[in-house]
Amino acid sequence: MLEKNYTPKDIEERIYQDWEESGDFKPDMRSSAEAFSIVIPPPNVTGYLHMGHALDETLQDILVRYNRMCGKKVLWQPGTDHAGIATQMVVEKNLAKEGISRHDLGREKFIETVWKWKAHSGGTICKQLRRLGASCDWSRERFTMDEGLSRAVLKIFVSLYKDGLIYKAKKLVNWDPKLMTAVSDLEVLQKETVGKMYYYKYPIVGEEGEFVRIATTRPETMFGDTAVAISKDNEKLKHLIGKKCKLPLTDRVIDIIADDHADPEKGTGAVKITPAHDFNDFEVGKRHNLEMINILNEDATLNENTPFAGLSTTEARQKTIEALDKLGLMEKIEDHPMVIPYGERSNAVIEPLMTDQWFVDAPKLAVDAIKAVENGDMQFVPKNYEKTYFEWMRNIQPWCISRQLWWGHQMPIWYAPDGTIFCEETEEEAQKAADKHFGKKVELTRETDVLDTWFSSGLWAFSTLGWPDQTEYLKTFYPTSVLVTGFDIIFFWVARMMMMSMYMMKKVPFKKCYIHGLVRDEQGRKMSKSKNNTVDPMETIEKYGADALRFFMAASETQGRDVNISESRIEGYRNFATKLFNAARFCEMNGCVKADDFAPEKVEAPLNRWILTKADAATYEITKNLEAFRFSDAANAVYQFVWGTFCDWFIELSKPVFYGQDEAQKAETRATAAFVLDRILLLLHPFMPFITTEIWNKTGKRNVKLIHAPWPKVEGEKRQVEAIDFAIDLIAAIRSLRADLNVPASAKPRVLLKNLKTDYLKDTASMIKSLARLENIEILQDDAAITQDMVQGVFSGGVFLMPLKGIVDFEAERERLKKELSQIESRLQGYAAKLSNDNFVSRAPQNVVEEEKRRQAEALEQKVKTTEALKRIENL
RNA sequence: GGGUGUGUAGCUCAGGUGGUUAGAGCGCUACGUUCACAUCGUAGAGGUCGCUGGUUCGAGUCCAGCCACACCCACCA
Repeated sequence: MLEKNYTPKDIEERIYQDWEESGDFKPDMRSSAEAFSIVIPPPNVTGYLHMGHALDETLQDILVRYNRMCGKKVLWQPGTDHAGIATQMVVEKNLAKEGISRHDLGREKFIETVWKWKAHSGGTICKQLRRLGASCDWSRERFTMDEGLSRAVLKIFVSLYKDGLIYKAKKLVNWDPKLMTAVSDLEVLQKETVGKMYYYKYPIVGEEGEFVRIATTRPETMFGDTAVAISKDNEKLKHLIGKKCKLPLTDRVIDIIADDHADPEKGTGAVKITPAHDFNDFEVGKRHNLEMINILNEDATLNENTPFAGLSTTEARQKTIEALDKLGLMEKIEDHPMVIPYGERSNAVIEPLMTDQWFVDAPKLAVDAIKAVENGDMQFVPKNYEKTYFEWMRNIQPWCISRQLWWGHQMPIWYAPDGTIFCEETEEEAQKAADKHFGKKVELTRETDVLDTWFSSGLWAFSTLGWPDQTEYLKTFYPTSVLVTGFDIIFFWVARMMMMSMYMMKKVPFKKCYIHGLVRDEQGRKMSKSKNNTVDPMETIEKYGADALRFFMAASETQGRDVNISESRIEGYRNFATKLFNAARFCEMNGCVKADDFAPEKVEAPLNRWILTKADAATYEITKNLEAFRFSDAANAVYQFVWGTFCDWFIELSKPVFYGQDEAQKAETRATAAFVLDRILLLLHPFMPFITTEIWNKTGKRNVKLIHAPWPKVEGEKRQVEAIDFAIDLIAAIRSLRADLNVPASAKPRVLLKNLKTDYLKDTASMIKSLARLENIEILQDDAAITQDMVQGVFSGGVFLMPLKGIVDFEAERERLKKELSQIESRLQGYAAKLSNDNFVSRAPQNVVEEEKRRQAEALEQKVKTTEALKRIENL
């Protein structure tokens, strides 16, 4: 028995618990069925569910549940990410509240504290995923820092190192002075600002009064200048090439060199070269073998290579300008639009800094990763994202993987006292290798850097399945079937997974990659805490239920586009759930219980045959769209079938049957209703798993749980459905006419059908009478019976007449008919224009022409009828 | 500078291969206490499909140009 009211919260929590406790999310490993697998994009272990997750996980759960019902062996592999920088920052912030820094604690104690924090807050997001209904196999939950995954990290690191694909280099890297670590290119955000361009000059050595003029946005870096560059094509300035200039405020003299990096059109045409603090200058420096002078400390204050040691860059900039001005070398300062790099996590200004770092040879790894997409082993959905992927992969730079953090996978690198590097999976092995190398016992020290978080996430598709062990799960579920993620993560994660997997497994990590957009606010703006326009999915679920939120996500997901969150739409889908719930109650109250021996093909009543046909059409539509990842089309098809077809028409049309006397027909209709309701529960389950399960469990005995029930296969049989479509069209036409003429709801007029070409009325008269609120409906036997007060309406099956004397205002009816006539007239003009066009008639396909002629004939007929009707009531 | 998208009803958006009178939800208007549901029902109003050309018998759909807007990548001394 269903409850009187639909209360999502009670239903959803209870049902999820049952699924998880019963092991319903676990694949049946004994089955020989085809495998289907998804690895979850691991959320930050200490994070909270946001709408982006809600979208991502909903889509995955729909695919997982659909494929599970299709009988496949399904694994949805869950887990979380240690999120190096993000997590370390949170913990450091907490410590700061107590006035402690991580350095006070020391590395070991600090890491202990992070683990404690993880234990404390780490379960939240997984609980939230459960609340959403995600049917992951939680018994297999993994964490990027757990023992197994760490082993995978070590193994692949050593392998890459020994293959020469990981190397150490002193290079200019993006340095985050707040976090005091290197970060990758992807972790740097370029922000537009209006800065200043400073113009000043360096005196030429040996030529009194001669200068080379410089333009720069960062005058304080001049202490790191080791040359000035001018293009050899710069007619105005090329005479300076080869000369030397004095670097003011220092005792250094630097060369003026020829380099095409200096664009004659830009700035002054002469560029100060600071190889240790600018990526372009670094390249110039390499070309000309320039000295690289580092002028910054790790916290971005100036160092002792400058006169302003200890000052911040902004303070030093001011001092530098003042000092240059005093020397009479400043020329001017102009406003200048520019882009400044910021750390995506710390929001600190990123400084290019010369440091020792570790790199992955991404350009080499990209080769196979590109090939796998080119040859279709991995397909993006929608396809156009492969362009983004190729674009990036073909221009990929070495990937800086070392981070000067404490929270993360410490690199398996050991140094001998003389600096020789040993890379092994364990300290013992490294020691052994070192001892062998030196022929004696040496003391090793371990590299303190940890790996970029995305290094371990890059292994996620196979490390979670047990690799490096050749587990049953790895064999069964790798490569995974599809990865579902946002476009913002293609470079960070999708590309890295492709590279790591192709390198280690020689197979793609997933056969398809479904890319969705961002979740935005109702007006399409990006959600952010500062704009205060974020919507908390947990609050939404609390208010409307997880089913409503899920359905919203599915219905809004059109390939490639962003999703705008809309409370009114979510509310609408909650209403949809309520509607279904009440429809189920209607069935229940009318004794519609599932009959095991029900055979759809033996059904006789036109209404029942009709709804079965519609159910098959909907099944086909939904299945087709799910297979093609067309989530919104699938969701809309099920919505339309449930509300627009089953509730609005089938249930309404079944009422005269249930309230009537024909017991045989009642029995058949009950069985049909139960069958179709079951079909609805099956089709809707991937989208709304909770309410469908609740109804499934409480309406009749079942020999299978809904979550494992077989997805309906559509048979080809075409049933006769025209009689019901005829009735629906007629009912709608009568209702429309009644509304136009203000026929009171209580009035029960008669209806006469004219020129009826079919005998559909025999089966449908009682339902038409009931739904159109008529006293009677019959076929007009003789035109002589037409009275003046008969108002005429048209519908697809012909013409009907309704005597309305004393009920309506005939002036309104005359107006209506005139309007209708003019509409018919304009349609006729359209048809005539087309059909009199020789080009159309001769070139358009025959069936299109025929169809046009048919419509013309139909409209002509309507014109005649309508004119007659108007004439008839002319004087009333 | 390179790339990718978007512009359709008051709002948010659907409209795989060109072909009925361009759709949905919300909102709006009128009516409705029919015993599944007012978290509902019935009916309705509302659109020069960004602009201009082109291809075609036929263009929201294909092509070109333009105008807006969004995002991504690179760079700007």
